[in-house]
Amino acid sequence: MSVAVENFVKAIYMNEQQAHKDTKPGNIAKKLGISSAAATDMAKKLAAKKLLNYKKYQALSLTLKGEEMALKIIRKHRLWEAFLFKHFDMSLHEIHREAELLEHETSDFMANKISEHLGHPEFDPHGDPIPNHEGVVASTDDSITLLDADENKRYSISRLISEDKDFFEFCAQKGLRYGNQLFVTKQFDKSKMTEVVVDKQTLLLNSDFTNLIYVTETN
Amino acid sequence: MSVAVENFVKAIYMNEQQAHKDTKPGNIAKKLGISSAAATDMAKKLAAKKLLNYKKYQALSLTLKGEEMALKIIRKHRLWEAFLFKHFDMSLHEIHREAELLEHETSDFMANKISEHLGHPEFDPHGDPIPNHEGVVASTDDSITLLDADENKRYSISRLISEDKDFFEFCAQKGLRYGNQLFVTKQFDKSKMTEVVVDKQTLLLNSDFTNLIYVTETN
DNA sequence: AAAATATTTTAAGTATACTTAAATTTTAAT
DNA sequence: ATTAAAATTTAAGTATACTTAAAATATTTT
Repeated sequence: MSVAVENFVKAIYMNEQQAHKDTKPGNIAKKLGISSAAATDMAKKLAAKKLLNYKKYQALSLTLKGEEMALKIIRKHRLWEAFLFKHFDMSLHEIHREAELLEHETSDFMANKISEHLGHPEFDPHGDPIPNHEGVVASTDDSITLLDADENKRYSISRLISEDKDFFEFCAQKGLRYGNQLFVTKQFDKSKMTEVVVDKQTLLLNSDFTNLIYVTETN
Repeated sequence: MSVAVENFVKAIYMNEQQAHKDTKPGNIAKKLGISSAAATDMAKKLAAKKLLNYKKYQALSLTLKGEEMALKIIRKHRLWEAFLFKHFDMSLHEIHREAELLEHETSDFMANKISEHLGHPEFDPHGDPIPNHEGVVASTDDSITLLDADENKRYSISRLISEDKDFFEFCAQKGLRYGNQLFVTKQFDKSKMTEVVVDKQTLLLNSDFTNLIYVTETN
């Protein structure tokens, strides 16, 4: 399948996962930077190929076949991210940018080689789960955002959900990395700010950021 | 530029280097697996973009701009080959196949990262020179094929020029690897066979193979 | 519930990268 | 030097992946 098709299917999958907005052609179009007309067009074509379900004016949904395709691409993307992060001096933003390109020209053979090389990791450096070669995704159910974390509890960072360069740079600088420990000292509920201690440093984060940082409680 | 354009420009460059046949649209078309008509079409378009020189019924030639593009793609291809060969358990045939895909989705930034990681190598595992970031290619002038090697001299393997899986498998199995030493014991000029000793094993190679194996004399 | 707004769809058109078939030109053979 | 063969080019047509502008349908506001 073409890069256009792969990105379309992937965008639907991602939208369904994150569920900010309903999965209608217009929203997918915005994500991909194409016109709504183009998205409707593509939706019809992919419905004919049994990759998704399309009914006029309704939300799109992937078929099993479409989901399998999406998972394969996402697997390649996240394997590249894990690999590049480990072997090159590159930021979370940079590995994402490069993986976005490489994912479409990565054979299943190559993906398996990378996975093997890394010891079949379940999560990439953003904490996003890497589908295995059968398309099975590890659960991330027990993650909550820092916004919802309790005062005086220890957490480990389980996911950084963003595409923003500045956010990633801030995180990298402050030690907010996947797997790192932190302690929530105070929740300022009214102002939606959270005070945390990471690497012995105290940080005051506002909700723009705590929204993007997922954590799980640690003992 | 698109993958089609990149492959077209690269095919012209490769054809000029190896110079088996003149660089007319028909020969490029065969290499790329497209029709001659499509190649003529493309040649006209790329001439308009100042990537190559086109005159009806004449051989194609790259402009400086076209050559720069070709060298960038070849650089990425060979850097990937070097990288994959070093870090993954993959054959010469497999690294070529994967690099053929990855080369088109590799940013200059990524290429420089790979080059740096490998210590800016000048040759890939086939012995093909890797253009540097300015497009400068190391010389391979002193290489000759095994067919033309002298009896009772030591050589080191400087290049394996082929795209054939079986050839690469044979070479890998017999220790005919880039950089390895060998000794030419006999040239059977009439039958065009060459007897060599590699890794204490004696091999009798016919011209189909000695043609593809380049060597340089060693003391 | 009607009107205003927003979104989706249809329609028509474009660029890219091909195809096959016919016409033209070049190259090779006699 | 013709003729035959081979290659290149032109012409017409296709699929993909878009575009803009309009028409149709949904959604939201009042």
